[in-house]
Amino acid sequence: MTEENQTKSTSRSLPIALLRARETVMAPIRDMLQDIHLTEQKWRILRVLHEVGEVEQSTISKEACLLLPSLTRILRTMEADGQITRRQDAQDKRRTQVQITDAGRQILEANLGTSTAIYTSIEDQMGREKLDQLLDLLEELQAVKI
Amino acid sequence: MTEENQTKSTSRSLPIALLRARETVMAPIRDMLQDIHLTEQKWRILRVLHEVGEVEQSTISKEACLLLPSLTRILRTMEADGQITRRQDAQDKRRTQVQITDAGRQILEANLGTSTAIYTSIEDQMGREKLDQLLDLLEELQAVKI
DNA sequence: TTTATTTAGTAAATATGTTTATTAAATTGC
DNA sequence: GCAATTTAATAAACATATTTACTAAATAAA
Repeated sequence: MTEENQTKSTSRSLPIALLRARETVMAPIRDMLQDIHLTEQKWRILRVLHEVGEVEQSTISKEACLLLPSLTRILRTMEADGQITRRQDAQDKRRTQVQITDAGRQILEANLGTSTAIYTSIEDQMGREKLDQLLDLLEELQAVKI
Repeated sequence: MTEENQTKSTSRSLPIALLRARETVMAPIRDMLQDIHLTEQKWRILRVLHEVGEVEQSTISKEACLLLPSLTRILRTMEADGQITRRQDAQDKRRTQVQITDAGRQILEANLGTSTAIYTSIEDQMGREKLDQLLDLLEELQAVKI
């Protein structure tokens, strides 16, 4: 016992556990996204835009967990690809309002089924209660002030 | 109700919830790491090496959730900075055995206290039971086959 | 007002992420 | 024993992440 490692095992390290769990869930979703030539980040952006409607970039940044500099570049290509539109806010000219296009919505809706199926598969294996419990705990963790 | 959005709210999307929760936990750790000029990835590598001793790169890749090509580059700079050593495996010459150095261990040990304090702060706010429950659920999720 | 500060977004530089291809060594099948 | 396959690691190319710096617009302070 004298040589015992005093560090918390990485499997009980919260950041690493969150990362590993996410890798498990994302692996099949990444497969799906690769088929439709969409990155994980662009998928998150489409989902957020679909959910909240027209919003400024800072809001997307918070909701999709992307820093603004990354978002600037990604939105530039998404606009060129016709998945989103951008317009300057009339009231506050610093702001840029972003909206999903019909084409963007089509991509999203064409693939939500696959996304749901993956979730259902996880639900089948872990059980709905545990999964709900996990989501509750994650929401609670997000709200913690450190 | 006719215009209701049928998509699962992103706050109940498992991948996004995992990402947001991780951002919450990582924010203060990133502050700590910035002070010691260490990236999040290098910190994970040091923790894994400290935990498992001398290992080959593929193992680090799995444990620290880093793809091998990223790992190759990161270990190159960590070796140059004297935080790790690498040597070819005598039995299997394809393998590279990696080990943490005393300097690497010092960096780790000098900062584990801060890392622990952050964890304790989360524990205080969420409660130990809930946090243990969360870690259990995350471990279970990692084991799911999709 | 005029200045100082804050906020939204972009630019640039460097590090890492991700995919595909490649090399070298080990293993398998025959 | 040898060809085919698999495995460990690296290389290269491009996308994203992260930090710092910057611009322009809005707001606060004086």
